[in-house]
Amino acid sequence: MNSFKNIQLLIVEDEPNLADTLSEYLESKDFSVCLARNAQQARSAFDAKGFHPQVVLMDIGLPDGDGLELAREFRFKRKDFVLLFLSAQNDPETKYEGLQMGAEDYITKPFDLRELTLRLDRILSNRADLDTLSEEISLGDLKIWFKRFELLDGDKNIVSLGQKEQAILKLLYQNANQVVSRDTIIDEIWGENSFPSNRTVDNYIVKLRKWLESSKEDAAKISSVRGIGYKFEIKGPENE
Amino acid sequence: MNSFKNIQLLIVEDEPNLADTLSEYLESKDFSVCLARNAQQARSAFDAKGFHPQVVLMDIGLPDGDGLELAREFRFKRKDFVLLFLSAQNDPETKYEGLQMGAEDYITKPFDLRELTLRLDRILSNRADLDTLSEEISLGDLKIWFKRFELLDGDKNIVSLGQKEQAILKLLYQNANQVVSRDTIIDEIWGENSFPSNRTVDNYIVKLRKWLESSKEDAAKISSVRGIGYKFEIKGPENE
DNA sequence: GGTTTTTTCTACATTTTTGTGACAAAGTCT
DNA sequence: AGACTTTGTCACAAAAATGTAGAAAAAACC
Repeated sequence: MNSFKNIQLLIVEDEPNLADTLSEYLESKDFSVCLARNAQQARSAFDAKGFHPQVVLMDIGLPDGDGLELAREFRFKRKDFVLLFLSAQNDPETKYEGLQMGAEDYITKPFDLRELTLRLDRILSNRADLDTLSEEISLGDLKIWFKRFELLDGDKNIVSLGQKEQAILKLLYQNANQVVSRDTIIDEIWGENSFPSNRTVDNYIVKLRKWLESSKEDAAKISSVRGIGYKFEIKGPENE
Repeated sequence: MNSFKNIQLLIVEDEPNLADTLSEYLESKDFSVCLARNAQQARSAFDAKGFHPQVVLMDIGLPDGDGLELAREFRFKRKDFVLLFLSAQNDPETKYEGLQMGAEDYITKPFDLRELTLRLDRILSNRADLDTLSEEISLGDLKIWFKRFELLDGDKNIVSLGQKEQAILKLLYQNANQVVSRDTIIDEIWGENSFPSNRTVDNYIVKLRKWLESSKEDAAKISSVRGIGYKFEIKGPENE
């Protein structure tokens, strides 16, 4: 079984009993838990500085709003969290909607706490990326610290990364040695509803390249694949 | 949504109605489906030559055995498949047991077919390894990486593939050892509304051939079928 | 309010892919 | 063999995608 240490988890659940049980239980499993008892609280918790949940457990029936809507709202702001619905509503439509918006699971109440853990465990082990990125990443003489929004380039300069720069670099890194399409980049970083000019992405690539190319060891580079997008090429154990 | 082409799926389900609906539905989603109506059939299907399911949908209550047990048996033989339980039994113990043995999901009957698809889709996209096309494809001394838009030719050169080159190669590969008509190629790659000159396709074939022909082992070649189109001939276990 | 940083856009240069048509080669048929 | 059809190949033109720089706009920070 995984250790869930350092994984931040947001529970949105109004039923006091379940909320307490859940949060106690998950804390005992070493999650770092934040509990919101309504949509309002959930929103501020989600936006709070210093808290950046990787997992959100969302109840659908909230006193002051609809969990589905709230989840959509969160997804719009960020994509890098795992979403699970917990709900007493068992009708196919709701389930379908929930799963379609990208939830990893939809658990019908009442459920067994152990079942929840197993499901969480499975999900998190399939998505190892969620916590790997927290540490220091070395690529030859380059280093990246996603947590600090910083990067050490080949000339030993510490560069601080802007939000977007970081987001793009991360996306590319997560798909290292694979081609990531422009559309994917835009969808993931800007959201499916914005349409920044095409050159915008290129500009960020230029910036990233400048830093990467200073590497004396050619540790990493971004190559373009015409008509599709970009490929972050790194050596090392990832390759096979 | 993913294309499930080439993914083999074993359904173990005794209830005739559901079994038929399921297998029809999943076939329509491009899975390659095998249906077993009891434990006996399931066993022989699982062991059969030429069938190597990547996904098993297992009913728990079978007329001649216990689905949980059967799944355990399968897991013991092989680990490289995704297991999903479908069951009318909703008691926590069974669910817990099922999930603990490594099932990716446990779906309680009755369920919505669309829900099943969404869940399958999610699981499969998290487990890219199951998708044959995402890995490295070896044809003798040639290698193809569709995800990287690259190919290793017989002279150990890494060739990067253009958009169309890759699209055509992929189409041919997916229909290996079958004739693919020119029209099919044009429809699939260019869309049914464009009408590039016939020479256009040829040109791409020329390029592809150059790379393939460098193979010392004649691992793959594109032969033309006069009046119809092309055939991608490869050796190996894929043939049948 | 002013300053800095980040983000986005525009315009233009550059590169690569893609499509075409002429002609050679090969295959098919009588 | 000769007439006809289909395919292979090549060089070149057209179209599309990308690289780059610099300025405008927006946001964040004092």
